[in-house]
Amino acid sequence: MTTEQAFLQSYDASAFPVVLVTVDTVLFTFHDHQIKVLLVMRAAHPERGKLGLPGGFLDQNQDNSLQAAAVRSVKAKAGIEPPYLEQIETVGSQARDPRGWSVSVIYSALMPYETCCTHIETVEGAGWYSLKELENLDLAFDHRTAIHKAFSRYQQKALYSFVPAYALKPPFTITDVRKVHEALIGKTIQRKSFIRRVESSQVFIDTGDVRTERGRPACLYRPKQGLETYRFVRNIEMD
Amino acid sequence: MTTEQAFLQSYDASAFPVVLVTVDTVLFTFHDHQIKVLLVMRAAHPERGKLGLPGGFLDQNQDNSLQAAAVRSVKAKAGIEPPYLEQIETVGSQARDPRGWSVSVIYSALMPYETCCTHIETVEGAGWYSLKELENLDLAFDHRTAIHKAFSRYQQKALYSFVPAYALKPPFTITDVRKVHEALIGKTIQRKSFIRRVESSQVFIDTGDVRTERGRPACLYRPKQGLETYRFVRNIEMD
DNA sequence: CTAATAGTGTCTATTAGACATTATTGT
DNA sequence: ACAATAATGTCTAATAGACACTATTAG
Repeated sequence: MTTEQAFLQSYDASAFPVVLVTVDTVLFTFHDHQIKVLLVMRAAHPERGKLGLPGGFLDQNQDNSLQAAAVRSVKAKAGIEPPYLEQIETVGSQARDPRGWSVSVIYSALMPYETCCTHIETVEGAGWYSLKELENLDLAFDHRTAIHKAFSRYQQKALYSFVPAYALKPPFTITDVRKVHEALIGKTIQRKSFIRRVESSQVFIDTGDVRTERGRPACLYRPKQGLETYRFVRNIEMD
Repeated sequence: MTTEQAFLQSYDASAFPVVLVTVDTVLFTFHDHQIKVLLVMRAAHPERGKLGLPGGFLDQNQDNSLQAAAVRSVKAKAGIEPPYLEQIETVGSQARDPRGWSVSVIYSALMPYETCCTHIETVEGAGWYSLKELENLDLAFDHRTAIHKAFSRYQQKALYSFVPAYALKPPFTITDVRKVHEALIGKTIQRKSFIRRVESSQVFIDTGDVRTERGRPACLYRPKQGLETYRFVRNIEMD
């Protein structure tokens, strides 16, 4: 029987087999009527030259948390600072990385295209790809699976929340938000129904400004605090 | 420029700082009108003597996946084989374990009390604790947080699915299922409304048998394949 | 004016909640 | 008969979807 202190002094973590811990991030945006995902060209082995998610190894010296690691690696690989992150899932197996038993924590976020398109252009091989284009691409590791998992998470959220509005740069119109929802769930939504949801939710503030493109000017809104926790009392129906 | 093969041959994973990877499981059941969680007494340092979640280190020799590690460690620590598992979240930081940077993948499941109560009794210090009891207990690491996270996940699921039925041993009555939902969301649900949900969902099979306790006999049901993916068209309302 | 898009009015079908009523058992 | 619980009948309020209608801009 040893004390906890004695136990910890004699504890040698390096005696354990190494598990590689990586953090990968699926960043989505909405541009050109489509949901797009951010991919970067892998500069180093393994899977060098393939497109993959921005991410990398956990750095014990720099990262105080998994989320911090995700933010750091996205910034390093794509020059972007994600506005928020949510965890999607963690995958791990002997087989998924040739370097050994590997665990990858997948994060995801939606972000406005405008706030990042210029940064992206400065990073070699980084870019936004629509999910359609993505089908014909050979992605690194199991990143395609991760993307699909993250996408279906947001697809679900589009049915019961206004979280998809995070893909837009405020201020935006109700139609803008509706278009993002439509792109996610793959069907059109009645304008009137959508407006009713916006009004009863009270998670958007009418800025008082309008934006005119073609036709009648549209009211501009900003998201309120609490948008991410709001849930529709009745979901959008998916037949 | 090296080839991928040459890169992998010279790659030494053990040169990286070790990250401790553990898998912890939050098992819930329904007994005595309450939701209860399975805790085990920690036999080794650190946090020795405290109650905590069944779990343990990933074992690269035994575990082919994270979920396999969860199943194995629950079996080892509590003598129970969980019927299924779903991932709740992954936590990781420098601070949460005194042995070093540690990552813990949290799994959770609901299971029938009947199929496990006898096994539990044979394991020293393992037992089911109601969430009420749990408030006054000192739990290991950040396990209390993990339990609350898993609980609120199932609380949400109780509002939009029949997943809580997994806490019951088939065959069960509609009232049994309703009681589990009520325990999770903390309010009573109209019997008629609940029965309507059951009927329209078509995820339960009427066995034709009945069970009599006090009063009119109740029809017995079994879950169908697909119960876990079914979603209510309209959620149970939480005021 | 017309085309285009934003926003409203309003009808209808659906359905959750509420609660009364009937059904079936044990004592 | 009575208590207890299961199951059904039915009314009502809320609301999503549908779609017609009005409003406001550009050209």
